[in-house]
Amino acid sequence: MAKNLKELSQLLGLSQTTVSRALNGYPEVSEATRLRVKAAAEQHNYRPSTRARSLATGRSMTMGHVIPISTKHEMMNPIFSDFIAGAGEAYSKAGYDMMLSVVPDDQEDSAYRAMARRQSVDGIVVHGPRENDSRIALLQEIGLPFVVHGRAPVDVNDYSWVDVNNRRAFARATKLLCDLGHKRIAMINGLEDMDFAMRRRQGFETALAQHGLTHDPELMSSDEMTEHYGYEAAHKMLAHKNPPTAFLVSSLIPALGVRRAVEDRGQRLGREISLITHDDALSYLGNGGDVPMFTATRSSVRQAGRLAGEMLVEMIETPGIGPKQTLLEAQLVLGSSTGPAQI
Amino acid sequence: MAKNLKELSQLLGLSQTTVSRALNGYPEVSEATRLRVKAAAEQHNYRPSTRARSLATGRSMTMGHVIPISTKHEMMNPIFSDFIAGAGEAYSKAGYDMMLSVVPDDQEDSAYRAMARRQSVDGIVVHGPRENDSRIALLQEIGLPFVVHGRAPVDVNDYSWVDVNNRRAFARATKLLCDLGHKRIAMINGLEDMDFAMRRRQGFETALAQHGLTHDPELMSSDEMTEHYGYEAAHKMLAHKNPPTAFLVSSLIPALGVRRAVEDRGQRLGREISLITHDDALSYLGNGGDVPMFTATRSSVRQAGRLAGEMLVEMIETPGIGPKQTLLEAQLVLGSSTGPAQI
DNA sequence: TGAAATCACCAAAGCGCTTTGGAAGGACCG
DNA sequence: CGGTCCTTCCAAAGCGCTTTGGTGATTTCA
Repeated sequence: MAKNLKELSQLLGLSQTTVSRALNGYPEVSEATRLRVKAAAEQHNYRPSTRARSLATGRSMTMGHVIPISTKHEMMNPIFSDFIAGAGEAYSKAGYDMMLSVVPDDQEDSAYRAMARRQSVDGIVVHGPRENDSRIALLQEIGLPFVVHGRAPVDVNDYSWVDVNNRRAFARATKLLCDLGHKRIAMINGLEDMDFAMRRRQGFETALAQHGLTHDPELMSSDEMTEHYGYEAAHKMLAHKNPPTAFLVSSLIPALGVRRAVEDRGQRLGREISLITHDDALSYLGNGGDVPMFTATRSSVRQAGRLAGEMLVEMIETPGIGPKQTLLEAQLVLGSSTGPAQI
Repeated sequence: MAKNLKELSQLLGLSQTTVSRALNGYPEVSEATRLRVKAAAEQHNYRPSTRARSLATGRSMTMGHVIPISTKHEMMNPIFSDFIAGAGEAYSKAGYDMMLSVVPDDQEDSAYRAMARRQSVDGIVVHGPRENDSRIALLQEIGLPFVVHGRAPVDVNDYSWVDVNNRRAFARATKLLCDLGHKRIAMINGLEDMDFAMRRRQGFETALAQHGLTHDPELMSSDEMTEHYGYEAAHKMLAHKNPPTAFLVSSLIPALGVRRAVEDRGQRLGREISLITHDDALSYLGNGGDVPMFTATRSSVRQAGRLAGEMLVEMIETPGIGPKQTLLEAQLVLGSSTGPAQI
């Protein structure tokens, strides 16, 4: 049990320099001593102290994630755990740790500032960009490498991001519903100041327009994406004098609520009512099987996490590299929740 | 923009010692200079480097969470995000950071070892204890403070934990079903090498026995708690020659699957079939409303996270304190998924 | 064979903070 | 008035690592 470099080097009768170099793979050490050192380190279960190392190198080998928690509903975004799993994978492969801050969404700015000033992280992942998001400008000003999961609407080439082509995905989904003969299509969206929700709405509306349809504000709803919200919104719309025959939903969780509302009325998905939802392919909420329960635009958020993590590592380890962008295309997978419109 | 203590102290014409002491509230500084120092620190936006500080103090002011990811299904436990939210709250209140490791569940041991040796955390939270969990002994041996979310079956007073009284909760739920006249009760449980699943099963079986019933192995199922699993398991059981009239489910997510299976057969919860589920009160999956969708044993996992976080902080900051335990009682809340057994 | 190049190692500085062990100066006291 | 005791500050050591700038010893080459 050698506690530190000093002890280990004394044990070996070598200097700290040599031991450190041997362990870190520098060439100024003979192969014989390198082997000897490595064996001793192994045997005495020596692990260098991360904090001493990072103080010496100036790098913390840690990536930061600031998780905003909605002050409105105290809600955690459920996609977050899968995203983290993906990013964590990328980090551990590259030898980085992951630091989390759970912060009320009105205090995010100061959380980033603190992380940067205290030098506790080498890079940051930004979650849930909003319509006019000050965080991106802030991070650019601070000069800390970062990757955004999603995009903000402006200056999209000035920073790095990983995003799904939400516009295209929802346009395709809308087109499918139109092709099936649906004319009254409702949209159950996320909070509309979120960038992804805006883009989905745009995709929805342009596709409607291309089919000569206009959207009815009464069939458009947006809120935080809980099961309960899906239920309530659908319930209200279905009770409408001129109810929708199809739903476009922003996440599997409210889609389950919509499903419940539909069945409460004695109707069935894929028959009287059609539904397409976005599916983040969360591990615990699989929309799988031979014929999935929901027709869905599917894009794995875990893979997005992995890509974002890898991108951040690359940005940090390749100096002078410019911002990078990755746009993922969602699959449109057919399930049993869609069918021809019934007149 | 003073980058470090040295610069700041030069700016003030004081020694680093004095500035450090002023900032950290030591008494050897006059109130006048303390104010002057604090103002200057504020003005120059000075933040001490965490890594330098922790190297000097020997404390990292960071708590570690090792999140096991199922190698079997690549699944993240969905309760994890809410738990983290609660723990994170406790940490930031006490000035701690949170470090996450997402690790395949067959490599957890080495993850703990590494965290401890590299001195990157002051304490650890253990998630998802299993029947014969080696991690507890390991952490006791290492001597790193830790709190378990849940318990392992043995030596329960030798370490700290926060847990729900799963046995009691499921016994109460079973009793309710029996009182409603149900005699064929199925259990859709989590993986049975998880401690919580074992306890729930025990509660179920003893309550059955108290009502003169024995459990039928065909009505007992256990796996990772996905929606799909709930659907499949219920589907199979309902097709049984002697099907159950009630389900006891270990989580809201598979309960949604059970619900789907029931409705696929044209039956309805609360009528032909009754269901009671455990409800972790996840923020995005609320089982709320005036009359909840499901009758449930409810216990907020977020609160458990907060309590575990607070407990860990206390263990670290109060030297010589012994292990602590908190046992939470679940509420049994009535929803619309239960009704009298139909003959 | 002597100078240059290469090899294999080491001493010591430094990363930015905390903390120990004083020291100067004024107040207090007999 | 000399000694003691606070008060208020400081110089310097140390946390455990990396890295700079060497130094002898050996090999290479003209």
